[in-house]
Amino acid sequence: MIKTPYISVAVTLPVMQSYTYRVPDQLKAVCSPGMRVLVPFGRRRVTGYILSGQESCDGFTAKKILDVLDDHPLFPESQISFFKWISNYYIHPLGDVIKTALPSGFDRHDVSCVFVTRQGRHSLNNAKVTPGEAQVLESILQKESCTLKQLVKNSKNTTINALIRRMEKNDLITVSAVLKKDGATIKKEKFILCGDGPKTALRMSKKREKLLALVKKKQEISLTGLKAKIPTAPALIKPLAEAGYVKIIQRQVFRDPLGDPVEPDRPPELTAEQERVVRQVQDKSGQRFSPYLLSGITGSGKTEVYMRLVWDVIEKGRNAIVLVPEISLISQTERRFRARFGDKVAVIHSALSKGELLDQWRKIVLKKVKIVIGARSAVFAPFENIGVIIVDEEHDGSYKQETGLRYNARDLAVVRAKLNGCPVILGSATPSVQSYQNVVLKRFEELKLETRINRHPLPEIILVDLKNYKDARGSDRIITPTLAQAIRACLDQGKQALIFLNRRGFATFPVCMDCGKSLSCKYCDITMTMHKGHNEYQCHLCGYARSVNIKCPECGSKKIKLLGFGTEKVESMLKALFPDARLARMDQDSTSQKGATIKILKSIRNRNIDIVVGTQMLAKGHDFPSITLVGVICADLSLSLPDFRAGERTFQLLAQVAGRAGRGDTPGKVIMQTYNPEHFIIEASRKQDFFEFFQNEVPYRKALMYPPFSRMIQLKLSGNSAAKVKVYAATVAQVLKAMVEAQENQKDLVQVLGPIEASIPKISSRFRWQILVKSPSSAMLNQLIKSMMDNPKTKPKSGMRLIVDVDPYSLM
DNA sequence: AGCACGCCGACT
DNA sequence: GTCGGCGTGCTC
Repeated sequence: MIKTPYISVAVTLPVMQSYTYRVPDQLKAVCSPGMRVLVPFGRRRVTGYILSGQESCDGFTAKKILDVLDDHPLFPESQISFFKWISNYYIHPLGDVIKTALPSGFDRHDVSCVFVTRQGRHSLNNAKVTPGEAQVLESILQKESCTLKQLVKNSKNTTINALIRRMEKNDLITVSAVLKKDGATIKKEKFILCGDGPKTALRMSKKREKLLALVKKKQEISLTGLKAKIPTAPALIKPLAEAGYVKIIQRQVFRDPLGDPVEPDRPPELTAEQERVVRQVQDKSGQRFSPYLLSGITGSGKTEVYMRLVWDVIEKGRNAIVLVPEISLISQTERRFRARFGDKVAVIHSALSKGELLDQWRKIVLKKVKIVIGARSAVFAPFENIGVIIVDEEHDGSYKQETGLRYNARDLAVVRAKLNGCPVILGSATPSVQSYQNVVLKRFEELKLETRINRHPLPEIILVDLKNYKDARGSDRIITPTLAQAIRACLDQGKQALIFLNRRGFATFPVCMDCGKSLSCKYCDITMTMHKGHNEYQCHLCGYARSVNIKCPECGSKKIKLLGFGTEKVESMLKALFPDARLARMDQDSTSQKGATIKILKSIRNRNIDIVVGTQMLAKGHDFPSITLVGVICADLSLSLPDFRAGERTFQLLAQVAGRAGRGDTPGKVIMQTYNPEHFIIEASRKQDFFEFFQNEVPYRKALMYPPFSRMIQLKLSGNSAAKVKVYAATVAQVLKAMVEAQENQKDLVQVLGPIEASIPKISSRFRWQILVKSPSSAMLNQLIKSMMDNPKTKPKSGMRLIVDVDPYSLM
């Protein structure tokens, strides 16, 4: 309900301000903050979100809104301040922030579409058009609707714009604005009920009788449910309905993303330690903002603590948000929450279809659930009255979104808790350096879980120095005798082994024997990877593929040597070494088909697999009780990346992988092969000692003024001309440096580094440069970048792109 | 984003 | 001479 004559609206366009519109009296009653409106903007119509009512429109003649697109707000009014905070902090248009937060499919805007006129059709049929015109007409007719953008993009004609204009003038085509809505709508399904009795008698076939009996038994059944029993039901139902035997009604259904049903469970008795942690939060926080870092070793029962806190919160009539990392499957944590809380839980997740996502969202807005569990976007869940926010595995990189609005859900969870006045719990066995530093600085309170619930010892971790096998023959260089023996022993005991290598494919470094050049992608600056399964070389960045039979593009030689190895190669080596073992591989290649992941995971759990080889998707979040051996083929792959967090990520990954061993009753064993056994990261991983890692990492971060000892904003500049991007990057950097110089108070507090060429200088035919801005003051950084973007010199022109990444996770 | 307005090069 | 390219600015 709006009482004022005007409203403030955030439009879904890349503009930083919001705009004022007039609301006609008859629409005031149906308008509320959080609803979408269709508004005229320039000469088009776009979606906007109502932010608030407004008394006046100083200085402008406000346009009238065209329509209200919702009958219920999509998010509570209280969430708008959160959106505004995000917009300001990440320097991102408010309308787009809201659009990112909402499930996709809510946006509507005008799109220019091209149509063939009657005369155009006639001229085409009678060959009265030029070949160029014919091509345009045909490509429009090919599709149901053709947008102007598509047409221009798909055409190879360089003067396509002129041609279109001419054709429009000659009345062969028309271009007009069509209001486009994308994606999902509320799902309504047909339900079949018993009819009021037949008006006309129909002859009863066997099938008809069976159908009627079913409907009668169930009273009410969905058409899909019916179809499962009687495949021809849709055809059968129509005459029956017309004759009055049954009734068909439409009703909204909530699509259920949770394929597997979960057995309900009962809360177990908490251990004394868990009890203490739960108390600690309950006693202190109440309705106040209070951030915690829960550091608990694997198997110490973090999830049970979360569930107890959530239970407590919903008892009090408040809501809870639980964030889990984005992984290939519905995670263990998610299943356990559903087992405990049943239909009080909504799930938000990238694996959901657009429609399923929309339904989950509506469940939250309509207050049908109390708990949301999901990946990073769940931090936007439209709850009011939040009682607790939990971030599980808070160190996980997947909380950072790397496209569009580049937010970090873990950081936003803390912000949201602050705005809502509630506790926030970040949990991890291997906390991020940042979060732990917050404990050191007493910004976060630390909660500790130090004993494993089942008292199983941590796995024994053995390092194998790969330098000793440099000259070894055959597979010994990759699967060292120590590892091979351990696998053999594991198989002989009838246990399972997990072999981890964070690189997929067969050969990762194909080199021409004659000219010495490596085979690289046409569009990106990386070498291609050979995939035996597909019989081709692939580029892992842009997807470009070439046949294995190609000749060297540099010299035409046919002799290409396959150096470097990935999971596919390791799999084939294991096959040769252990012909009796049942093998599976889990990486992007083997799981790309729908349902493949579940199939592999199930066969591991059912022990139909003896050895599983995989990338990090295997390392995260899964619980395989009968895996007793974990082999890490090369522990330092991610260590040498040019990125200040490379060490942190490696430590976390190795700790995670090692944690897969010995989750059942038999103690686990981990063999880690490495070229740097003496490196502190590897050493800390071996001891599973977070604190040792942290102590060693901190001085290095401090010395180089990397987070958490500074804040950073990274500017990513790209374009399709190498020379132009270079010049553009230099210009932007120069503007920044000049601004810092000019501001007395910034001189010593802000550092502008670069521009430098990105570590991968070209991806998908775009040349990449970057600038890094560091400062201890986040506010100062934010201000600097904002005023830089006000300078017309830094506006990206033809073909250039400028991306602002606040708190970048990876600098590559 | 997308559209109008305004300024320069290659064609009827 | 103009048509149509692209850079610039604005949209309540």
